[in-house]
Amino acid sequence: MSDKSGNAPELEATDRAILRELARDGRCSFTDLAERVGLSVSAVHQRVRRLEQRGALQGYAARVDGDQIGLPMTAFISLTPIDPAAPDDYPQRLEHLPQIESCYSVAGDESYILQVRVASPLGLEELLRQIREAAKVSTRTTVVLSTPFENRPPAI
Amino acid sequence: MSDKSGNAPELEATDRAILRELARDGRCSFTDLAERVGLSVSAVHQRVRRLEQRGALQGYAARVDGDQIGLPMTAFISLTPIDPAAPDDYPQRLEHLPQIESCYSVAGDESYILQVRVASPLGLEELLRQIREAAKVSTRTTVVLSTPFENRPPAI
DNA sequence: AATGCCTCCCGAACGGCTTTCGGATTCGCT
DNA sequence: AGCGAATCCGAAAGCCGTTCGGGAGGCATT
Repeated sequence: MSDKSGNAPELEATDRAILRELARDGRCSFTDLAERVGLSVSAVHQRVRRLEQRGALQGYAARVDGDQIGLPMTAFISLTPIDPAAPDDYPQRLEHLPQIESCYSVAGDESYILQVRVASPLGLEELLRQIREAAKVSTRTTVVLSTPFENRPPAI
Repeated sequence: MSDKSGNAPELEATDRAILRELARDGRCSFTDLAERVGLSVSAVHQRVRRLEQRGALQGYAARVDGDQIGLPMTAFISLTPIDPAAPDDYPQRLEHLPQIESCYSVAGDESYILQVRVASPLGLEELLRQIREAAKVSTRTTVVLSTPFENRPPAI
């Protein structure tokens, strides 16, 4: 155990370098990866496997252009429970809606913020109806006009 | 040209299947991919290359656990320009800050919404200072308490 | 109807890559 | 000193990525 804090599972420099590279290029080959972090291929392979089963590497995804798959519209939807005494199971009530990409529980006036992706204003209207019905919440929607940049790799 | 609308570049069913699989598993091998979409390896390879240079496939990224890389805190920051007459170059003024993962231009009271990732409340405070200084904006911050789900693959 | 062009598909082949294994090294602990 | 755990490396086997040539189908022109 090299963890000083005893709470947050810290990571070593080499592991961080691996995560940095894979966050930038998720399809990077093990051979390239090994070269970039200065290790043998088999050592890198072993570390990646460990990072995966440790949960530090949660998966790999292609970034696809929303416009080209017919989902050009993005919005943020803030949720406020109608019945403050209702049990807080909103994520479970909403996860079946595939238009909802992300769900965050937040501090502030509202309880949750959803990030959604739809085909059109009509699609957004229909989604709002489904959200209100499924979760018994009132909603406040902020429509995204453009996305200067998105999902940049974190500075590891 | 199979595009009926003449504006939005629509995609074919096979290409959509490829994008769906790669959005779910960005490191999927071409062999597996070919099997899943019912094509030969070389045909899939050709289509993926075309999707990449067409911009439908914008890249590949590993999803990493923010907690384990020392960035356990997420927040949304809404921006309002201080000088309404100032030129709108906020994204360029902010892109050098690596803590900012995403930047959205939005409709509504505020002009932009940023999604950021920091190590601690002190890190957030310092980032807010940098944002206000770099972009001459006032900020409103919503701290994320937990993330029930995030960045789910879209329903293609 | 035939020709040529374009697009898309496939199979083969080569080189590179992934994955696993055994063994060497280091480090910490008894 | 001796032992165990962790980590590294190199080698080997098989699988995979990448490219190439060629064939099938659609479409327009002749």
